[in-house]
Amino acid sequence: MKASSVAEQNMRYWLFKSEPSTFSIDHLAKAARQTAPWDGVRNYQARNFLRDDVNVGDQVLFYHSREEPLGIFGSMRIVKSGYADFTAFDSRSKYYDASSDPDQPRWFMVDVTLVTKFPNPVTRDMLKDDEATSGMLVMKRGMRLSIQPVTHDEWKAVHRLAGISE
DNA sequence: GCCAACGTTGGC
DNA sequence: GCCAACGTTGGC
Repeated sequence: MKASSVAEQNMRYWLFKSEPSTFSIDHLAKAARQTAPWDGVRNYQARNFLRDDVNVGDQVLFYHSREEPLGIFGSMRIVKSGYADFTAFDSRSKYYDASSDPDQPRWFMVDVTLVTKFPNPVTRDMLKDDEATSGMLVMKRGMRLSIQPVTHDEWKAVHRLAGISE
């Protein structure tokens, strides 16, 4: 079995949320090599995903929260798996956490690279109106988790709604 | 800007 | 170990 097909078998799909005023898909598009660390996650369930489950090659939907229009603006790929979130050690960072010990880091991040910025965002309203996406975790009431697993069917449906083939 | 839902903290 | 108080998230 070829290594590439092993990777594909194990590849997972995710949705990462961000407030665009803090970090938007355009910030990522303008970053060097269109690659950036996904930092500042300070929730244990999301941390566990980043530390234990998100792997190089995994595909990620980029979701803008809080500011209209809400929705998915494109996709990313993981290029570096979980490592210590250095912003936790920086007292000038808004993500500083004095209780995170560099020798035993509490918070983790991954590196992402831009794959596609959708020609038009797949808005929350579109996700709500489509049978294949209305049940996504991100659509559930009270769901605040910023790192969420996505099924392959949901991944495909989002790309169909975006009007692009994967 | 409001506020429901949620996660975390800390007194007991 | 419970749970009230608090701070944050994020849709509306």
